[in-house]
Amino acid sequence: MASAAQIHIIDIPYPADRAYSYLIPAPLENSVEPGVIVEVPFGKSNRRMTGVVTAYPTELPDQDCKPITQVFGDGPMLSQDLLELCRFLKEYTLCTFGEAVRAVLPSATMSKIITYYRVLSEEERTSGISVRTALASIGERGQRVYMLAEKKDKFSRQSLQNEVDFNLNSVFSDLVKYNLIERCEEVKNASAVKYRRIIAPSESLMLESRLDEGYFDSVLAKLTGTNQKKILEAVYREGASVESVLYEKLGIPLQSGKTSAATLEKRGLITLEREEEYRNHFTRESFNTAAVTSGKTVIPTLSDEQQRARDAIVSLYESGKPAGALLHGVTGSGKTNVIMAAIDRVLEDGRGVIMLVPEIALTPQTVGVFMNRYGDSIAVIHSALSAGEKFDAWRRVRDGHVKVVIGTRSAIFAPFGNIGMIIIDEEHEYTYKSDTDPKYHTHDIARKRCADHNAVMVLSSATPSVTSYYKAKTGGYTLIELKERYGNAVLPEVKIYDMRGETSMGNLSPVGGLLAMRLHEDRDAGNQSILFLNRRGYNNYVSCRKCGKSLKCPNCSVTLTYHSTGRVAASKDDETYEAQRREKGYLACHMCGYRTKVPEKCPQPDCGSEHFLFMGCGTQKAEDDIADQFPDLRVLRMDLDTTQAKFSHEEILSKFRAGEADVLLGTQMVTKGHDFPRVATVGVLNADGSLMLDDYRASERTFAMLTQVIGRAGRGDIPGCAIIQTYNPDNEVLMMAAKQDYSRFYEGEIRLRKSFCFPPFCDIAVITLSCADEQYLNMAAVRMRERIIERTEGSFGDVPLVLYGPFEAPVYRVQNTFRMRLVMKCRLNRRTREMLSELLCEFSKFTPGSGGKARNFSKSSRKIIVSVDLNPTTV
DNA sequence: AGCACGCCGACT
DNA sequence: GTCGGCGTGCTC
Repeated sequence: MASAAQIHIIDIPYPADRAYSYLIPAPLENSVEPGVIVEVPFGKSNRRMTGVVTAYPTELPDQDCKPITQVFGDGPMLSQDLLELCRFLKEYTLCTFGEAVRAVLPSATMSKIITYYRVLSEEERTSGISVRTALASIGERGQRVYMLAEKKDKFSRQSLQNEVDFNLNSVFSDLVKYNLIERCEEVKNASAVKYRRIIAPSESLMLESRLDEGYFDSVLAKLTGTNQKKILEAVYREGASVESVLYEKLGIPLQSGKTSAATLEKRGLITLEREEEYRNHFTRESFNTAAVTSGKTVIPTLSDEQQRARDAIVSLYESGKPAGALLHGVTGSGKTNVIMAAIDRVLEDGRGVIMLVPEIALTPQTVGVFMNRYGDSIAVIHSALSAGEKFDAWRRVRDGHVKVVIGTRSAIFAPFGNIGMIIIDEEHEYTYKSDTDPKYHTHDIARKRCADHNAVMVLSSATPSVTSYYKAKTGGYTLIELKERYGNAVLPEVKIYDMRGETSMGNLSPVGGLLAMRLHEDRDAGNQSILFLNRRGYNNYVSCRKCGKSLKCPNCSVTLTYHSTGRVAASKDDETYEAQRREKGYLACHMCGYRTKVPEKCPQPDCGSEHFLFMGCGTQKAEDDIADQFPDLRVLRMDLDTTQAKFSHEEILSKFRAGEADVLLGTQMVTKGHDFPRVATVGVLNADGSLMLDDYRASERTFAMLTQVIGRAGRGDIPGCAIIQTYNPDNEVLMMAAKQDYSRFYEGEIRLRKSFCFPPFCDIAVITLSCADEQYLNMAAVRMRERIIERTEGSFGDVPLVLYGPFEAPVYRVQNTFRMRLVMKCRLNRRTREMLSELLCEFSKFTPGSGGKARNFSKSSRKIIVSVDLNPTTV
């Protein structure tokens, strides 16, 4: 009697995403279990699809079931624990089960099925009728499509659809029916596990030769082959080694080596063992930073305050129950040391640790310090690894070779069997929120995993998010504070510098008088400075001198940024300046990547002026201006444009660390977690940028950012100084950041959040609809509002919410797609999610017919894409 | 999503 | 009358 399994299918639209029952044919019974990846036939035409077994065995349903056709891979890819996590992700973020699986598993663990079509040749065709007759019976459109298809080797339905202006649906089924083309499905297998062989002297050989000194030589003398002698001698003297490496060293071709080794093995002189090979995981050599190479494995002693913090975390851990802690410590208070001391305790029990950092490339020394301390038992997981590297790191964790995983947000899914602690470092960073489906918050996943594993979650930050701090204050987490800087370091002196004076005196340089003075003092004293400017490119906008309109991206509703490709020398002469820029630069859209030359004429229909103003200052321009103003300072620039190449972060940072520059100028990247002992002054060139954002979290972000930058100064023995340049010197957030007064900032902020009802006092759900057709989008958005209201007045009367919108998204048009938004203030619980889920299903089949026939919408532009983002972090 | 089914208008 | 286009609905 055959048994059944519950299977979730990958790559299925949201409304169809549920468990399907499949039969298990007897030969596959032993290889099917929950977590296994399988191939199943699906839909009326039995397309081959990839699925995940979520329950097995289960009862046979009444209806007819199709059988599983194949089991992929070797054993389950998802443990029960990770399967449960996928269910959680689906419910929590309103994604499909398959999207959750893709987030949890490295891509290399899943076999893909690629569907394509191809034209059948006369010989391959099985139907009796000839091509000619078949073509004659399928009509003119079918013939046209056949001609197009004939020119191609393989093709997708979509690619042909794009070449003709009529619907291919019926034409395609005819072509298949008449056996003119066929649908092919190719299984692209998951990466095979690589093996290597370890060659070692046999125990008996070693034993005998220990008993009898001449034994080895006599054995060697009996061997005939020179290769055999070479191999045995090397193995005897040097012990075990990787087979292929050994042969290379001895200059023996792989095949003859293997033959010789086989003989040696038969005689019982050596052993050959198969071992899984892991692609170059991070090692001290490959992660070649100053932090690693200079660091000895010295475990720093903890100060009294740090020791108390460590003990507090450890006692939570030792309680054996799930718990959360917020480690709030000023910059430079040695949070990492406290965390590592706590990790040591967890490792004593042999349990796994996940240490999350906001961005691997920016925190090399954290990785370095961990590597020095934990050596080979760590794995580094982040998005810049190749598919193979990710897969291998994942397997090392699953197979128990790793005790500590350090990585970015996706590392939260590390397949540990037993987690003891999860640390989220710099917990306020927005990178912990995923911005693609599933749009999860790393904190929520960490909480869930800690609950499942009886583990402790530690959030760490100098500037905790208001929500996390509120939870700590109200008892959700244990609050642990570090108030002193570690060692000799003291918090830098902070000055707010009013830039209004500079501008009125005609100084257009991005560096004001006070900062200019400090830069030179630092250089003369052999110290260094960091300058922070939160805008890349050269000029952030270019406007017409006549009509005043700025140049916009043709695909998006944002202004274009001017980037220079060569040095633009300062010149008082506007004409020369403008000519230089035309020649040495281009305009770029930071939303879609569109690039163009500066146009000859203003594109406004009734303008056409040939002259433009280049306004606003980005890092590129600041670099040029500083070079003009201070030719004697050596400046390094670090922003998205100078760090495109792999490891270029590393290069810039180590150059600066080695003292090859006086000033490090850059965007966000210069603010995060670096420890440069020689930096005395930190300058914020324009603190106003982020204050203007129209978002309830703007103050929080500004405060965190300024605190981070300020914290870069005075980390060694030199007293530090931070200068914040602004046009709003009276701004409260700036002043509190200058005083490094987190608790006052928090008190003010939480009061505001409460009175205006923002998180943590409510949840926010943002529903975004996007569509290429603007009018159709509008209609759908209005309908969405109606359907929400209908529900809250009817079946979801128990769901309290305040609905805003629809209104245009902050960037209304991106890549020629328009986007409308609705915002809900609500309580995110099961019922609210249920309602959102219903809306997603309803709108996934939203078509013009259901909205009214007032307008004929073009076919391709009709599709409405709905996405729901729960408590988003970015606008 | 992707595919088949089935209902309507334009044609022999 | 029939063909073929396009909307509708289901997927174990």
